[in-house]
Amino acid sequence: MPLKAKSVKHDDLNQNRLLSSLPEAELARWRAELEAVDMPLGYVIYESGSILTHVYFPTTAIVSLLYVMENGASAEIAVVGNEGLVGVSLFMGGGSTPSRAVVQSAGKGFRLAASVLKEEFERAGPVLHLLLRYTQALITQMAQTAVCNRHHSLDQQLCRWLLLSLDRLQGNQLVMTQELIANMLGVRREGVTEGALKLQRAGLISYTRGRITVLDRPGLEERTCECYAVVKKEYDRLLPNTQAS
Amino acid sequence: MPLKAKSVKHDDLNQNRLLSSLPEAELARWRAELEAVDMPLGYVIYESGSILTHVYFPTTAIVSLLYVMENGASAEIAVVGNEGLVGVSLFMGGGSTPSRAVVQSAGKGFRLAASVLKEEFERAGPVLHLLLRYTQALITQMAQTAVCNRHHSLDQQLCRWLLLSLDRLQGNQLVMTQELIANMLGVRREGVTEGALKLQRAGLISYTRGRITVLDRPGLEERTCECYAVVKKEYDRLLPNTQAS
DNA sequence: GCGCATATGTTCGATAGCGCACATACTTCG
DNA sequence: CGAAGTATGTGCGCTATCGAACATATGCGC
Repeated sequence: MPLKAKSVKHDDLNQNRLLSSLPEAELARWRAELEAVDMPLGYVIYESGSILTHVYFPTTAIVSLLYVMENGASAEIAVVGNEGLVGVSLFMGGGSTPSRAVVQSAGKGFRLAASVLKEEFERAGPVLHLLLRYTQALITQMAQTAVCNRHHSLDQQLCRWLLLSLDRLQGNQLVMTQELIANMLGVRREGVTEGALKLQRAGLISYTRGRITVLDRPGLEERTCECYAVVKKEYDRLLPNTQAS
Repeated sequence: MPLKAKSVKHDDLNQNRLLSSLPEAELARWRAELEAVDMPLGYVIYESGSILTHVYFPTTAIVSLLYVMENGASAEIAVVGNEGLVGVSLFMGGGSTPSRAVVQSAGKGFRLAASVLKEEFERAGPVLHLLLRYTQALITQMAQTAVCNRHHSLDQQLCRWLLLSLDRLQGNQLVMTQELIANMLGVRREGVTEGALKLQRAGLISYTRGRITVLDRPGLEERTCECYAVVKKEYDRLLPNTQAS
């Protein structure tokens, strides 16, 4: 197991918004079971088709759900940060999915064994409803990704991607090469370079070798397509305590 | 209300695979509540953001979930036929979604009032688990749509679309203009014309004015991308009684 | 503080799909 | 039967993105 389990510091749980919005009574049952984990860049949380053993609640990490095609090309389906959880198929019933979950931005999180989650789920209480609402938000993100892939320019999608990532990070800096961004978006690395150059020249971001700093967030929002706002709004609606930056 | 409610013929319920796979005990509670409805071509089951009052179980109809952009362009997110249900946001908790549900192929179905569904859902019994497994299959379809939109050619996507529709129909004929297909795929009508021409010349389909007959299904499967098989396989895995054609 | 691995920048031809304009063909209805 | 409406076919220039090849720059490790 490449992830180091640590003793759980009480306060850390609040760094994940799903955990922090659980009623105290429900959370109490989980406190002893939640395991703090490091989530290093590139770590594969689950592979296409593999049976999940845990769900992960990122706190400072960001995770990409992506599909890898037979020819090796890939495309991001959705991104999960401290607003959510990785592994919805565990409680949705399938236990696996055709996609892969990879840590896109290193950080920490918590994980919970499948059995504990399922047990809680069967109580059909507030936890079930919270997780399902989160899943609906995730569905919206996936749907909008499909739309965006169909209709919007690489430049717009790059802005959307930066904003979605930024919402899930503290600070305004992303540690991320253009090559990796290209993999996520399913485009050429050169395309990302060109897009990033335009944004840098416009003064919206600055970057050097795998380190992107967002200088003008409203500027990015102006350049992106409607997809970003649609997703953001739906997360806010479904998960009211989500006060994303 | 543009849909005609009719008395429910017992046997018809089995035409929807979700309904037909409910345990008899559970179904008994619904039998009096299920309302048979006509679902004419183009009928909008729900609009972006509108609060759902019913879920729909298509029997012979096919429904597209699509997102309509600010500029009027659209893209299909997923398709639902007699294997599933329209309106998962009702039990997922949001009560609405940013997408629209439109009848893509006229037919019939059943609907159930939101209150009845929610009540059943709260029992946390087999119905809940069945609906969630279906939702996971739907998620896979959406994710794969995103991937397909990113990476595959119009020709491949057309084949995928035809196959997905065919799986949800009896017979091998689709009543569907190329213009409508283009709206679903989010491409130009001319593009669909060219794709359809190639398929016709290859002897895989034949068509005249809004009536497409599939002549060589395996041929279509050869031409489509992996996305079709991924989705099909996942539906079969999650909904074992799905014996799609 | 040098060198190497890797990240980013630039160019060029190829191509899929777009937007538009318009030709043709089928079908329904008066 | 003839006209109108709608579905399908075709051509043309345009643009975004691709694929590949290569140039340059940066920063880490020894």
